[in-house]
Amino acid sequence: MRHAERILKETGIKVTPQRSEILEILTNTKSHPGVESIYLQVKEKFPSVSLATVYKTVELFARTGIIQELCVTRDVSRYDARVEPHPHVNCINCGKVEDVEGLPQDNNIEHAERATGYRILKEETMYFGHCKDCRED
Amino acid sequence: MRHAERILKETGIKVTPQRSEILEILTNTKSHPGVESIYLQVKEKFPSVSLATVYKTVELFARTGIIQELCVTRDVSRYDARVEPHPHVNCINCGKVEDVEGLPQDNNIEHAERATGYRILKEETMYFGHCKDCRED
DNA sequence: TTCTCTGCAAATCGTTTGCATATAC
DNA sequence: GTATATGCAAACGATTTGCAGAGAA
Repeated sequence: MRHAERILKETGIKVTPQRSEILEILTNTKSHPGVESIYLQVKEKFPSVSLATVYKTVELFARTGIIQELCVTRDVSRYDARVEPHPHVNCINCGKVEDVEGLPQDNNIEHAERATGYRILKEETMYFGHCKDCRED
Repeated sequence: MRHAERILKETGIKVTPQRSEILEILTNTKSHPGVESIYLQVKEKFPSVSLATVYKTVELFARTGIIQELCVTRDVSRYDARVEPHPHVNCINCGKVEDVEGLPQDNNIEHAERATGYRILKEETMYFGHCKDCRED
């Protein structure tokens, strides 16, 4: 049984081939793909898959916490199967999203809770700039 | 001359009543409003203002750096006239966005640049949780 | 068998665009 | 006077929804 399938079972989500495939794709990439990109990849194995299914699936996965949704720009959401908190970088030229390795998300949640009165559940840090390929210096 | 008008002149942006009003609104609020909310407020003084003008204006302001765009959820962008880096909290129940006071944005830009090879221009940290009114504990 | 998921197409909604008119400088 | 901004309506594109048929348990 595939890794993804086991996670779905453990989470109590009904297993379907499309769901396994989507989770498998997200688990095996570091590219933080958006829905369109996931859709195109699923399509290679399941040519009749619909965009709506991909939308419903990533929404379900994000809601149950097995993936996280990253809000990068207003036009597209990106998804990440690495759910432990970690910062990201986004290239404002080519749109790429990558993990920042070796930089623990600074844990200021308690401080932020005290300062705001919120009950805080998660933190997300995004760095914006130009990637190696898009830098001009 | 109003505060907003002076900033527009200094930035080299042509001054119009709508632009002054929009910048004035953003300068005088801590609510990090979205376009729809700004539009409704401008409409009180300029009933014939159009949504398109508000969109064009906040895009211009963000591009020239006199305001910043916050990516909170996939559905709406929010705008902030406080442009120096500072973290935000978002209530995942009511959607409110607030500043986190007294918590300097931890400056890991150099580290992130080294770890990723990016030339980083800005950093944004968002905490997600439930605000005072939406907490249930 | 029963309940849920999938795929399709249409609907939605935030945002953008083209263009004629009005306005800032 | 000239270049640019406004307001309108139509276009766009990502996402959501409703529903009939298919598939998982």
